[in-house]
Order: sequence, then C-alpha cells, then structure tokens
Amino acid sequence: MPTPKVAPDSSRRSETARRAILAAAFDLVGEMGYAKLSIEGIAAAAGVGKQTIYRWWPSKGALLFDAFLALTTDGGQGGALPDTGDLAADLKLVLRATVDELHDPRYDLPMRALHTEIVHDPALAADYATRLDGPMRELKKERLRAAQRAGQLAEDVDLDVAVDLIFGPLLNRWLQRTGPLTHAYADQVVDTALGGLRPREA
Amino acid sequence: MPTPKVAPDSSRRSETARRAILAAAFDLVGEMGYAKLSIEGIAAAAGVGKQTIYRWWPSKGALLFDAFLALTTDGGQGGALPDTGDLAADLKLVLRATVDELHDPRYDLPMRALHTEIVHDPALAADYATRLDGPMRELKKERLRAAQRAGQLAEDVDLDVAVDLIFGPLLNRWLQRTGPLTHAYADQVVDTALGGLRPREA
Amino acid sequence: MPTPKVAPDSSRRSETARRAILAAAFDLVGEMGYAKLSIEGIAAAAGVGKQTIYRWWPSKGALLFDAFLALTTDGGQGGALPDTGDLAADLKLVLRATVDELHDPRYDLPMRALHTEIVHDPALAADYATRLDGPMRELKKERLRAAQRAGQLAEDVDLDVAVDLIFGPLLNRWLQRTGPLTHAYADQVVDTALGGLRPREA
Amino acid sequence: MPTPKVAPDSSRRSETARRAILAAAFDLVGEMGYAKLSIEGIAAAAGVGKQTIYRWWPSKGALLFDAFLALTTDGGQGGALPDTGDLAADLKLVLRATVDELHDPRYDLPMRALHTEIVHDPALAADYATRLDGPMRELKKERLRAAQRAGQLAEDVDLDVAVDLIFGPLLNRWLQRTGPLTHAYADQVVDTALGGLRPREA
DNA sequence: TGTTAATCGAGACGGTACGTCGAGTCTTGAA
DNA sequence: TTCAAGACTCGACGTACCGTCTCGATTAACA
Repeated sequence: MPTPKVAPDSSRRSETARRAILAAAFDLVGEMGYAKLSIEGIAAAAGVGKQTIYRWWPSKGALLFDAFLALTTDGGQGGALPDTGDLAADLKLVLRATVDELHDPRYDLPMRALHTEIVHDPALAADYATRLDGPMRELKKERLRAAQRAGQLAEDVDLDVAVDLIFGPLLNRWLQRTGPLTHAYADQVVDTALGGLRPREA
Repeated sequence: MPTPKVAPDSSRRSETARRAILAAAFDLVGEMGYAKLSIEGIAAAAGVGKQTIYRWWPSKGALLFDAFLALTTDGGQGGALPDTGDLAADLKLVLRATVDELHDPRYDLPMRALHTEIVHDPALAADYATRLDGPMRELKKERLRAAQRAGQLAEDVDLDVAVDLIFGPLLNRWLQRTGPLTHAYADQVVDTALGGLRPREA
Repeated sequence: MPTPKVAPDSSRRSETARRAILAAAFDLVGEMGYAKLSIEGIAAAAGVGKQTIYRWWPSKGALLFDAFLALTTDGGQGGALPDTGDLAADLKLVLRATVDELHDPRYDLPMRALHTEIVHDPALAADYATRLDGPMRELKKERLRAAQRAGQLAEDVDLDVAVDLIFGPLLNRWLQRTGPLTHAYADQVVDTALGGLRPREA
Repeated sequence: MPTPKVAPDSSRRSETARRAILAAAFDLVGEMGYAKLSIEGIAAAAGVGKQTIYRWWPSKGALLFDAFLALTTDGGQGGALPDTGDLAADLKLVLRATVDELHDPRYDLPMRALHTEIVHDPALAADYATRLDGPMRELKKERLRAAQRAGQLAEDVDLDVAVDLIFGPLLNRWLQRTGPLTHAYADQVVDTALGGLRPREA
C-alpha cells in the first residue's frame, strides 16, 4: 500500500531542516513580530526550501506552535507547582514568576503571536489545549486539590473556575495592556480570589 | 490611534465615504474573518478609493476599531449596569447577556479581530482603553461601588482587580476556547469570585 | 450668449499663473525628464491649483508645447537664415549652431519630450507644424529660394525635400543616437546633400 | 538592454510565458497605443503574473523592443537589398515598400512607441542600434558599396551619411507628420539625394 | 551494494494585496 | 468667475508573499 499523500513518510524527514525551521521561526517572530513573519523569510533564514515547510506544516500557526513547543519542552519547567503548605504564598510565587516571564522580551512577541493564532484557529486552539494548556492546567489543579485536602480551599469550588480566576487576569492584563503587570498586582489577584469579594463575616 | 499621520483638513472630509467604509469593514470582517480582510476589499465594497482609507486611518486595526465603535455607539447599550440591590443576581444577568453576545455570529469574528489587533498594537490598545474598555469598566466599577456602600462588597477590595476577576474569565474562555461558554459558567464565576476560594468559616 | 465651456473666458485669466505654469513645466521636464513629469508636480512647483492647469490646457503635450513656444518666442532667433552668397557655408553655419543647441542640456530633455508628444498626438503635431516647424521651414525655404535665384541650387528641386535632406539627418541622429552629433557630421551632410551621391561627370 | 538586473537563472525560464507576454505586448500596444499600455494589462492578457514580466524585463521599453524583435525575426525579410544594377530603381523599390509598411495600421502604433522609447532611453537606443538598426544599416551600406563598385556612387561618399540622407527623411516625415508619406515622395527623396541639390553642370 | 523513490535546496510560476503616485473631477472659501 | 487648496474615485505602479510547481542533487531504505 503506497503511503498516502496527506501523510508523507516521516522516516525520511530531515531532522536538521526541521530544527533549523523551528529555530528560525521562533527567532524571526521575536525579531519582527507576527505580522511581518513570512514563510518565505523563515525558509530563507533556515536555509531551506519553501516546500519543505509546506510539506510538514499545514499553517503558519501550526509551525509557530511547534516552534514554541520545542523550546518549552526543551528547557521546560515541567515540574509541579510548589507546595509549602501555604497556598497563598505558593500561588504568589508562581504568579510573580509568570509576571517576570511575560516581561521577558524574548518571549513577548512569540507568545502574543501564538495567542493570536489560537484566537482565530479552532484547530490550533484544540492542539494548544491538548498539548500546552492542558498539562499546565492539570498541574495547577493538582496544587489546588492538595489545598482542598489541606482545608485551604472550599470543597465545592470548581477547580477549572478557580484556575481561571487565579491565572486568567495576568494573561488578560498582559495581552490587552489594561494596566501595569506587577508583582503587586499578582499578589492582589491571589488575595482577592482566595478571599472573595464579599465581606467576610466578622 | 486613528488620527492620521499628518492630519489632513478633516473639515473637507466626506461623511458619506467615512460611513460606507466603516460599514463595509464591519460587514467584511464578519463575512470572511480578519485574516482575509483586505483594504482593497473594503474600498471596493464601500465604493471608495483605497487612498481615502489610507488618508484617514493609519492601520487596518484602527479602521476596524472605528467600525466597531461606530456600531457600538449607535445602538450602544450605553446605560449603567442594573442595580436591584442583589449584586450576585445583577452580575449574573450581565454576564449571561455577555455570553449570549459572544455567541452571536455577527459579532464573533469582528470582536476576535479587534482583540487580536489590540494584542499586537499598543497604540490601538491605548485607544481601546480610552474609548471602549475605559467607559465600560467605569460603569462596572460604579455598580461595585454601590455594592460596597450597600455592604455587599468588602471595603478593601481593589475595584479594578474585582472587575478583572468577574469579567475577565468569560473573555478568556471565549478567546482561547478553553471550555464551553455557558450561563452556568457565568453563574459559577460570579459565585466563586464573590465567595472566594477559601472555605468560609462556618 | 454664454461663453461655451470649451473656451473659458480668458479675459479673467491670471497671467501670473499662466507664466508660472509654463516656467515650472519647462523647468521640471528639464530636471527629471518627460516620463516623471506630472501635472500635480507642475501645479505644486508653480504654486497653482491643478484645476487651473486643466482649465486652460487640454493635455500635458499641449502644455509642454506652450512652454516651449513661450521660451522660443521670447528669446527667439526669429530672423532669417544668413545669406553671404555662399550657400554651403551658410548652411554649415546654421547646422553647426543646431548641433550646439542639441548638446545644450537645458534643451535636451524638453525637446525630446516635445518630439515624443508630437509622434503620438496628431493634433499636437498639426499645432507644431503650424506654429513652430512651419515658420522655421519657411525661413529655410526662403534661403534656398535665394540660392536658386543665385544659381546655386537646381531649379527643379522640391524645396520641402531639400529641407528634409539638409535638416532631417541631424534631428534623426540626435533623437535616435545612431552616431556622434558633431560639426564634422553637419558639414558632411551639407556637402553630400548639395553634391549628391552620384559621381559628378568629370 | 533587456538583460535583467541580477540575472535570474534563465534555464528555468518558461518559454510559454515568454511568448505569451511578447505577443500580448505587441497586440496591446497596437490596440490602444503606448500611453495606455500597462504592464498590468499585458500580464492579464498574457495570463501571467506581473512578477514574471518584472523578473525578465527591466522596463516597458525593453519588453516592447523584444516583442518587436520577436516578430521581426520570425517573419524577418532578413535578406539583402535588391540589386538589379540600377541603384535608383532599387532604392525606390525599397523606400516605396517602407512607405507601405509605415501605413500598415498593425505596425503604426507599435513602431511609434518603440521609436519614442528609444528617444528617451539611451540603453534601449544602444540595444536598438546593435540588434535592429545596425544589421539593417549594414545591408543598406552593402548595397551602396556595390553601387560604388559599379561606379554609380561617388567614391568619397561616407556611406553612413548616405544612408541617413536616403532612409532618414521617410522616418522623419512619418514620425512628425510633416507631410504626406507617398510613393512619389519616396521617389523624390531618392532622386534628390542621388543627384544632389546643386545644379549639374550642363 | 547498488537501485530507486522520497526529500532536499532552489526558485520560477500565476496570483492577491500591499501602500504610493498621479490622473482628472469636484467642492470650498477667498479675492 | 477664477484662483489655491485639496478630497474624491479610479487605475497602475513596482514589491512582497502566497501556495503550487518543476528542477537536479542528495540520501536513506530496500532489493
């Protein structure tokens, strides 16, 4: 049975070319932003024929996502969230680290680009959910579950909603630039989310 | 911001052309999405020369924003948030309406387009903050202030953070498709944000 | 009877504007050649509205022609061709002067431009024949007639053909750059045309 | 000259596209004249991308010249000028044929276009001299040399000047429309050029 | 251990859109 | 009414990339 056209024989695939393309894509998007990023430019920078890109990636978004994934996986922080027993402190630590990362110019443009693609491409969004956001979210929920076991988190709280409340605001503020993205803001978010908006009964 | 580079004499500006352009831009982005939206297409659909667009708008994003603003302002829901005295109920009402709006196919594509443009264009983001998000956010904060006066909201809560917690998650889930966008989710967000994640002391 | 649209009331015409336009047209065509000459540019250089040009000239060629005419008439060499009694010497004098003029960079570009327009626009060609070439040609023929009376030119020679033979080659060589345009060439043309190609019977 | 700026690998060049472009260029210039001839129009008529034209030709004039050359070469009359032993008769034959050709509407517009481009573009003029005018002129001079050997042409006549005198006037009259272009005129030019303007000693 | 078929680099191709320039028309307000 | 000014529609410019399509020239699995 001949190999179908849609799935080229990846055994013959050049690993060198693949790596060069992903690196070039990541570098270029960081240099000149997503709008001016072109397949042609990536191919040239990677010293690769255009067809080699079109052969293996269905869209610019998919390529960008792979480029992102490659770097994240390589040096991936992989591990679980810290658990010192103090939920608020742990969350603040993580959120402050996130704030720092979002300020890193090396990641700023590529991450914005990726988010743009996700917003417009449901298929890519699904991929993102499965391969990047999903695992991350699971780690976060794991930490929250531990907190529930320790009685630091209400039993009836939906953990997905909890994750949205805690980790969403930072991303929003970063993407939309609705305000300064600081450690103080990270702390406030954690405190407010944990404590709730309603006055605590004295 | 949608002010032209070397401000032409706007007193001579053709109002007919302006309106036709904004309408065409909004319609086209709704029909075929932002990626395939072209200035050339908008000009053709509006029966207008390309130069007339380039004369008055510095970027596709700025034009889109104006188109959005024109429609929002025209039929604008303008008014304050409902205040029945029951904060949770009022917020749920508003969030459920937002959910419905986000499901309206007429607004889906244009709003996604606008949001991703904001992500990439700080100038546009500033304009957005001033002319769309700002006023909206003020209305939201006004309602929350009323709740504070009524003792339904803690005195020490930062209202900006509160708004982020309540209204951000919906937008995030919609943009990133991280989960179903339902009335139930809206209710959960309100309840969780108001009550907080921490267990209430019995 | 109202003045017809095709012939605006020239009594109200601004002489200042007219002169400025002609001067600007001539200068600009000399500076940047005919291809890059634009009505817009002329209007700007003359400090004049575009409409003022369109009101009074039907085409770029007509304007250029007028500009040319204005300068030629002003300092026009107007007078008859020299007549010392020696036809060959007189013609060589005139042709050598023409050679010099054609080498003047101030006139090179404008004259090429004018000739181009004449080639493509029969109406302009007619105008040219009537107002520039015609009078010139008459002066030349007058000199040849005198030569005929003096027995230096055959009686049966068609003077128009004679003029073509004597004055045409210079123009051709200049326009098409088929060879160097020198005084020697001018002399050769005169001698050959007068003497004929056929061997003189001994 | 029609050599591209940074010579692309012409081995990959599409002969189909080349031919279609040249044909379209020639046809269009004949239909609507040089002024309204656009690269865009040629590309569309040839079913070709604009870039394919820009890739291989540096200017509209160069393209036009190639188009002209292609047709001239294809059906090229190539051969030498007739030589019956009677120089005057032979020249009249050739000039009358030229008159007829210049009246052919199929060639009128394209040839005017080519000639005016030559006037403005020295590089094109050089190419024209090398590839079209040069060979033609050589044929003409060859015939004149034969006449010299036969004693029908003075020995001391510069053949280039002779060619200018014989063949130039027709072109001039045609381009500038300074008079009717007839067989009679052709004959007159030959007779006058051969006989000279000066009276023959009886 | 050659054969052979997929992949590679390169880049021409037909297209679409870009952002700019200028054409020629029209409108406004001043002289 | 003409003028300077300049916005308007329209068409073309020359460029940048798109995604498809040959081209040899590797190159790695199979025969």
